[in-house]
Amino acid sequence: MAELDKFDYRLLELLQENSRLTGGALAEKVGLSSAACLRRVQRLRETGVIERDVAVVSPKVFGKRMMVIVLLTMERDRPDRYILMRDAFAKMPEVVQCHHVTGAHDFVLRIQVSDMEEYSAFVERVFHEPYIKRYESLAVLGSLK
Amino acid sequence: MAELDKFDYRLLELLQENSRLTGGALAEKVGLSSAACLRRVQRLRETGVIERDVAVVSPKVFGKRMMVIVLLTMERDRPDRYILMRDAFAKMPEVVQCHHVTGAHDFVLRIQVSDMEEYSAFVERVFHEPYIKRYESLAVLGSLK
DNA sequence: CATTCTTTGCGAAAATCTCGCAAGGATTTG
DNA sequence: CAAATCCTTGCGAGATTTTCGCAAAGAATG
Repeated sequence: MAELDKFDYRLLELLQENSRLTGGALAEKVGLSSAACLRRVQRLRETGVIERDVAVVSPKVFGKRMMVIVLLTMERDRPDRYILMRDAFAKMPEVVQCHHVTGAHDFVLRIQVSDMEEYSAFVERVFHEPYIKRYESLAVLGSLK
Repeated sequence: MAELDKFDYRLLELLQENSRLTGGALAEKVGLSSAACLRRVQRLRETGVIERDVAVVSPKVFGKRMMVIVLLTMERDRPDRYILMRDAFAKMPEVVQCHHVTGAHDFVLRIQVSDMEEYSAFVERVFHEPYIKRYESLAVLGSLK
């Protein structure tokens, strides 16, 4: 994609907040015509600047009321495990986010479950493996964004 | 909101993946008419089951290529600081996520910046405060989801 | 089994998006 | 510096999508 100008940035900013804004609403806020806005947004999507559009569903409704952040440390002797782990995490519905990080830990996971029982079972199933050296669970009390 | 049935769950599932599916496309996938699907989706939005719709913008294109996870520990003598901190974080564009957690740390932040220089400046500005006892920065090498 | 409440599909009307076109700027080229 | 080229704009028509009223089909209630 070519360069993005200030109009594009403004559009991205707005759509990141609310992707359902209509061409008219965008036009009003950025100072272009509706058609121009929509054309630009279309282009942003085609070129991959906007990767996708998603609905944010309240976790409560889904019954997943408990969130835990896990700091995971693996044994250092098997670096190939990293990719396997990553792929395994990708498939687990409880894992809503997975970051491979530098430093004392290897992964930071964000886990979403119904209750402590479910979390407990998850830990048992996933973390009690020989190549996992240590894991630290941080229960989330509240979140922003 | 009343109870959600299997149609609602299916719709949520689909819209979480792609919120731009049209009524017709939804209809085809869930086996209801276009109007029925749209009515249900409308209701899911009104009742807050769908909290919002957002465009996912490629961080690279946005020039925010660096992601850092920060484990933050505050001094224990001022619990009221928590709320202030939280609100402060909410306003910072670098902070894309903020979780208040139990355990040794108080907050887990996800920070998105352009480069090390910007991160460095952010740390200087935000974390070098007397009520912040310790912070640990984990640079993100790669992520899922 | 009648009543009431809810949800459906249909179809018309409203809103929104897409696209071709001519015009206005910006950039390049000679 | 002007001509040529390229890019983006606003407009407006046409296509697509969403909203909404309505009658009917299902469920739930008593």
